[in-house]
Amino acid sequence: MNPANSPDPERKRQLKDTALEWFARKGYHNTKISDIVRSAGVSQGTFYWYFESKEKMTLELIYSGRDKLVETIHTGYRKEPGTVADMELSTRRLLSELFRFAASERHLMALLLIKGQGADPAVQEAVSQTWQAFGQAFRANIQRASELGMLPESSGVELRTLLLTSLIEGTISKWLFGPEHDIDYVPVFTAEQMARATARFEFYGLIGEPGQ
Amino acid sequence: MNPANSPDPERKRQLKDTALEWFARKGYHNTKISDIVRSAGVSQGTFYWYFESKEKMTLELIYSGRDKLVETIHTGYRKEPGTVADMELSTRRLLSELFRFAASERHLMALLLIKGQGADPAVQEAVSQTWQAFGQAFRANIQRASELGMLPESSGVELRTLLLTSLIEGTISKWLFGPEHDIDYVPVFTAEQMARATARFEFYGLIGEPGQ
DNA sequence: ATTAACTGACTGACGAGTCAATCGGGAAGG
DNA sequence: CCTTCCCGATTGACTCGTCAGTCAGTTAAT
Repeated sequence: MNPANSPDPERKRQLKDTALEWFARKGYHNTKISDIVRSAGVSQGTFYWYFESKEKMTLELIYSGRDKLVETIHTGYRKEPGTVADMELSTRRLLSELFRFAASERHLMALLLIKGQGADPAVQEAVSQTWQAFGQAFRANIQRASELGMLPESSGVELRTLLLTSLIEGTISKWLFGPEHDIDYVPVFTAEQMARATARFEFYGLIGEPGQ
Repeated sequence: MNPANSPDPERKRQLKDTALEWFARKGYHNTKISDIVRSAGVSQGTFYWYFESKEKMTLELIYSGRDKLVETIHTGYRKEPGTVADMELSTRRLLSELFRFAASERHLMALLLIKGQGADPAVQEAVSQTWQAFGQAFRANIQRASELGMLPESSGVELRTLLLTSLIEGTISKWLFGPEHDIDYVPVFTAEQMARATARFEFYGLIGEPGQ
């Protein structure tokens, strides 16, 4: 019945994509295997031919998502000591990369940011690990800037990292999904607008820098 | 068996408190009624004498929590037009209030910030509503400051509110529960330290204001 | 005697995971 | 070219544990 005799990994990808959408929409526990396979147009047995269990499949989903996320951050990174303005520009580039990635993977982001909690312990753990990896990347950046004497001494690296990652995670979440975490919410700002505003806020706060 | 003949609402409160702790620890779906009643030292039937269902009880929990949260914000509010420095001070007071409230209600905050997602739709909805009410309060503040011409025009009220509430929600979450959402995490900063650092970041960003 | 408060064994639904049976296409053999 | 066999892929009805919710009965205070 298949026009091209579909080999194998295509089906697997399809099941994963379908599952990710259901998870993003309904959450992990509220998504049944029967939902996934019905959407994908296969039988329940097929799911278990491709995956050992619901949990294992979800872990695959999260691990590959984490890798893509971390890779995006590292891609967006350019170390340029320079001035504060340089740092802001550099950060804006990174954030732009990040926001665009998030928009292109909104189901993944929904799972990681919102719906991953309340799942099985192993899944929760994987989600936590992902955000730790995320925080790591930003801590390194702040550490460097701090050592170069570009930031005042008023608060430590830990505290700054906490503030910064809070800002970024929350911003992605609210930008993509709106105040009520609606998966069908349509963002009102572009990734570039968000990157610019967020970088500006990160460095200068609500007041903004005097010039410009 | 009870030393003082407990009337009624004491037991109810006890069940709610026990449930809240379980929810904060394990999440909604991973907490069984049997867990709650075992911890509380009563039988399963008793639970259903006090509450109509697991979901209804959780809604009670969240609604009363939302009310307390919103009340805390309004208590902390003092409208003082004045200068930017006045605004920062005012914000610091509000945040101080808020952080102290969060610390005193960490189980509630865990449910609202982390574990509430992935629960039944009605529970999710209640959690969302809570954060909308939260955002509302801050939007009003920014609106006022904006109209008084205290903030530059660089970004709109919506965007600023998004950035600010992201910062605050995330900060509370990471401060109370650490990077991996550990309910037993012990905060390393005091509420006052957090309020000061957060208010400072809110107004001046990572760079900090020139003076001080 | 009445009733609020409580008990705990039971039920019924639900949903993850299983498994014996089937399908289809390609290689082997005649 | 047809038949046979094999095996990866697929099916869906079934099992089986789990857990929210029930209920007939007990306790103790007024």
